[in-house]
Formats: sequence, structure tokens, C-alpha cells
Amino acid sequence: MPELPEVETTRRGIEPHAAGRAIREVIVRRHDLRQPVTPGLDDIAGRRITGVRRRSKYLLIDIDDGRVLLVHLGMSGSLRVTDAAAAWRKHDHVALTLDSGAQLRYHDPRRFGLVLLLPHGAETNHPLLARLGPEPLGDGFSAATLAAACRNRSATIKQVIMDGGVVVGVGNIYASEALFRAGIRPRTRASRVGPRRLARLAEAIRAVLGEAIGQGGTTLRDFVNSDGNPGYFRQRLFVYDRGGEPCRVCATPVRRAVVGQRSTFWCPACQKP
DNA sequence: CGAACCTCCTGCGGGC
DNA sequence: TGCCCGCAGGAGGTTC
Repeated sequence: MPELPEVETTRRGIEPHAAGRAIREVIVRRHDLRQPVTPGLDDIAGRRITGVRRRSKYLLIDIDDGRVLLVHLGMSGSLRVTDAAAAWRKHDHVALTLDSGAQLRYHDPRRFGLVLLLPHGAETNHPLLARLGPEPLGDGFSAATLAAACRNRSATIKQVIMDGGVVVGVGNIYASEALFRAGIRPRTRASRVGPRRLARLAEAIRAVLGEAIGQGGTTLRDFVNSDGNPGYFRQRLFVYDRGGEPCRVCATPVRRAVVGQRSTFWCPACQKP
């Protein structure tokens, strides 16, 4: 479900409620997520949250003793700010009660997500984070780094931009959208996309992610932000989930195929091999 | 090393 | 209405 814009939307929603707050209570109702919730998580009760950061699709909740609470939303997760007295919903697995009376609730039906407490200083070399590529909206990602990643790769261009070692945060929706904006068909081999088109693609990735953050992310089915509201970028999608519908630029029917095990959408007229 | 395939889990929509 | 099937926004693991 959540890609980078949805995670960033969540971060922006959580941060004002969480930063500076003390954690009054930690509640773990289910620990069997993709990895078990760190045993002894309630050890952070009484500590204070100093900030909420994001790296790739991970949320990093900083604790005042230097530890970091790492949260990943997987395919179906959300992190919401509720009143501590609010009724529990099915699949609310972890909650932090804050000294404001609010509660951060982690909700994840499919349990593909993570809630892990990392020791002080362990964040940069943690296996989940250590090998991540550059942030798409940061300085580390450019036409040059994308071109270097595409050189001698036989994989499709779509698979390369979804490879977190190349650039993080580009998931299945925004991969199709960025390729549409760059005019490149998703099944084109990465090594066959020229430098000018790669430059266009790098810019398209930045643009689509930036705009999606501005709209509070994309809700296809069940993404909700920290207030429980959907994101509005879906109406700006050009191709994703629009198979058979007219291209919003040229009216040619949008095509769908499975590329790298994932549904993929493109306009056969606007996008070239 | 890269690429293809499989897996975790629950819910929902479509077809019959 | 109800049941079965396929599919879903992520990403780590296995195999060749």
C-alpha cells in the first residue's frame, strides 16, 4: 500500500503530535508481524519522543535515549493519531499512549509491516537500512546515478527504478506513473534507455513523488493518513489502475501487463520502447 | 553477481 | 445471498 509519498504523509501527520511527547504506555496486542515486534518494547515507556524521520519507506521515531523505533507499513499498514480512549479496531496491533492523551496506533491487516526498536547507533548499519540507495528527493539521486545503475542491466527499466538499491521509495504505483511521464515503456531493457531519457525519468520520479506528497498520497483501497483520511493523488494518476481506459493525454486505451510479478500500466502511444 | 520466482497475510470485488 | 478465485500499494529469501 504505502509508497514513499504515503509514508511521508504519515510522518508529517504524526510528527506534530509525537515530537516532544513522553510515552506513557506501550501496548502490543499482536507481535507476529513480518518480524516479531521487539520483545520488551514497553521499555520505552517513560521516555520521550524527540522527532519522527523517514528513510525510504521506513518511519524512524527517535527516542530521547538514542534508540530508534523503526516502523514499516508494509502493504496494508497505517499509523494514526487517535484518542487513547478510542475503540480498538481489528488489526490495531501496537499503540503508544502519549502524555497528551493521544495514542499512536499501528494498524496492519496483512501484517507485512514491522515495529522494531533499534539500539542506539544501530540505525545506519542495520541490515534493513544499510543497503538502501539514495532518497529520490535528495541530492544523492540524479540522472548520473540512474544511468550508472542502468548500465549493463538486462532487467526492465521498471524493475530497476523499483530496486531500492538504485533509488528508494518508488513502488508499483509511482513506477508506472514516472515511466508514463518520461515516455518510456516499462518493459524496455534498462541498458537500452539513453542518457537523455534517463535524465527525464529521474526528473519524472522526483516530480511525481513530490506532487503525490503534496496531495497527501494515493488511496487506491485503504491507505489512510494519520488522521484517518485518504490521500487525493489518485485523481492525478495517468495510468495506474486504468487498464482499458483512455489515456488522459491521447485517449489511446491504457494497457496492463505483469512485469516482474507486478501489475504494470502504460500508454502504448505516449510511451516508446 | 543478477534475474526469476516464491513467500508471508487478510480483505475485497467480481463471477457464477 | 454465498462461495470461490484472483488480486492487492512491499520486500526478503531461494534457486539457478
